[in-house]
Amino acid sequence: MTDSPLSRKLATFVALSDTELAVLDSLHKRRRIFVAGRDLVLQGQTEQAAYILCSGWACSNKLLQDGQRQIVDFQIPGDFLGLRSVLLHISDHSIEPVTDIEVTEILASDLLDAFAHTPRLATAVLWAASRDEAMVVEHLVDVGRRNAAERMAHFLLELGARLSLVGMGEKASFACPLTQYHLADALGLSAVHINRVLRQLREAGMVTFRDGRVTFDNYEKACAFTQFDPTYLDQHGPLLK
Amino acid sequence: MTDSPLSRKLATFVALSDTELAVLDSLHKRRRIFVAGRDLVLQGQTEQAAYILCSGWACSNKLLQDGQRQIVDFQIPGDFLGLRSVLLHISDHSIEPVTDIEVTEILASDLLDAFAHTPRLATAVLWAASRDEAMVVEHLVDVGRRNAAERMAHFLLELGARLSLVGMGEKASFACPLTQYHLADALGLSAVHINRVLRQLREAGMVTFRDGRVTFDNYEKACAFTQFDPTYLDQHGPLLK
DNA sequence: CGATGGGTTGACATACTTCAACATCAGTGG
DNA sequence: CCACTGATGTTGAAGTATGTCAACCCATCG
Repeated sequence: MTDSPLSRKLATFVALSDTELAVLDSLHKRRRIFVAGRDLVLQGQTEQAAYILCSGWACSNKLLQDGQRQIVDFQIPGDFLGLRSVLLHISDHSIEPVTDIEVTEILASDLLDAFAHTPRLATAVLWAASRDEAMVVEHLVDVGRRNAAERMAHFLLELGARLSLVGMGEKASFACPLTQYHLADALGLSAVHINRVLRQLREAGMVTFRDGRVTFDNYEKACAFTQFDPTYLDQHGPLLK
Repeated sequence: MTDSPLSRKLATFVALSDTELAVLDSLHKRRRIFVAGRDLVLQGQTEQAAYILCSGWACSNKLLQDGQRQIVDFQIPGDFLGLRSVLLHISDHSIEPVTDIEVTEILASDLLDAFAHTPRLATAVLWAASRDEAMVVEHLVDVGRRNAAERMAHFLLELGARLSLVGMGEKASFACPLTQYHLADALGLSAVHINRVLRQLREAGMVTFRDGRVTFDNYEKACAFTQFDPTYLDQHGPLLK
C-alpha cells in the first residue's frame, strides 16, 4: 500500500490492516498547491474541506479585531489541516501556508463515511488529534508560564523533535523557514523581543537561528534550561494491535 | 435510555441510536468520589483510566519543576477527565478536583472496544475532543495576545457560556468555586494581579466576582471589550444525523 | 484561640513593548 | 546597470504592564 507521511504517522499508533490503509488512501482526493502567505482556510468559513499536508510548512492562527494574531501551531508534512473545522462545521481559525505547500484535499463526507466503516481508522485519527492537542497544551504552558528565553528554547526543541520524527532534519539541527514575525506571533512576544532573545540564546551558546537554519550548539544545556520533556511527542507502542 | 450529562452533550452532535446510547451507558463503571485539592491523575502516570465528571469542578494542569503551574482547562459536569491520557498511554498533565467531585470511571479497554463496535460513538467522542481543543486554543489566544483585563473578561464570559449550556447557571450570572489562585494559574498571571484586575473590571461596571459568584453587570460591554465570540462553543446542528 | 487559606492593598522591581532609526538583501522596473 | 521598494533583521532609548515582596484583614476550623 501507499506510504504517505500520514499513513506512516497513524500506523505507528494503530496497526492498520491493508483494507484500512486502502480506505485511508482512497481519501486522498485532489492534489492542490497553495502559495506562501495566502490563507487557505479563513476564520469563520463553513462547509470546509480538510487537507493533509504533503510538503511545505503551514500555520494555524487566530486573528483579533485589533490586528494582532496568535499562531496556534505549525504544521509539517503528514499533519492534518483543518480537521477541527470539519468536525465543528465551522472554522474557528485561519490557516496560512508559511512556504508554498502541496496538500491533498479530503471531503468531510468521505472522512465521516470512512469512520463509520473503518472504526479503527476513527480511533487512529482520534489519537492523532490528541497528539495535536498535547502540543497545543504544551504551547499554552510556554506562553503562560515561561519567560521569553525559555519559551523560545522550548519551542525550537519541540520543533526539532517533531521534524526529526518525520525525517525532515536532526533534532539538533534543521532547516526552518519561519521569520521572526512568525516566532513572535507564535510565542506571544513582539518581533523586536524575539530578535533580542535569539541573540541572548546564541550568546549563551545554546541555539543559533540564522539563514533559515536552527542549530543547537549545546542540546543538553538547552533541554535543561527549559525543562524540555518530549514525553508528549513519543510513541509508547501501538494503542491497538 | 439514561440521560447523563455526557450523553446529552454527545447527542447534540451525533444523533445516537438507542443501541449506541446503551453502549455509552455500559461504559459507566464504578462511581467514585474525590475530595477537593487531592490530585486524581498525576503527570507522568501510565495505564490510566479515564473519567466522566458527574458533579463538581476539576482542572487539568501542568506543573513545572520550579513550582509554577499552568492550568490548562477547567472541567464541569459532563466533561471527560483524562481522555487524552488514555489515548496517549501516558498522562502529560495532572488533574485536580477544585471542589469535591463525583466521577464515573471508564476503563481504557472498554472505551476502545466501544469505538470498534460503535463507530458513530467514536465520531461523537472525536467531536467532543475537538470542542475541548477549540477551548484550549481560545485559551492560548487569551494568554498570548490579550492583556490581563481582557483575558479575565474573556475567560469569565466563556465560563458563563459553558455553564449555561449544561444548565449550571445563566451566562451572565453563575456560581464559581474558583479562587484567585486558580485564576492566576489559568491566566498566566500572579494572584496579586488577578485581584487588581478583578477590581478594575468591577469598577468599570463589567463583572463582579465576589463570594463565589460571577455577575456580569454589563454583559454587552464585557463582550465588546474582549471581543468575545462564542462560535467555537456553539452547536451548528448534528454532524451525523 | 491560634493556625490556615483566601483576599486586599501599597511600594518597588523588571520583563517586555513601543517607537524609531538603520542595515541588508532580493526583486523589479526604468 | 541602477534606483527604488518591500521584507526581514538589528539595535538603542524610553514607556508600561505585570511581577515580587510585604503587610494586613477576615472567615473558618481545628
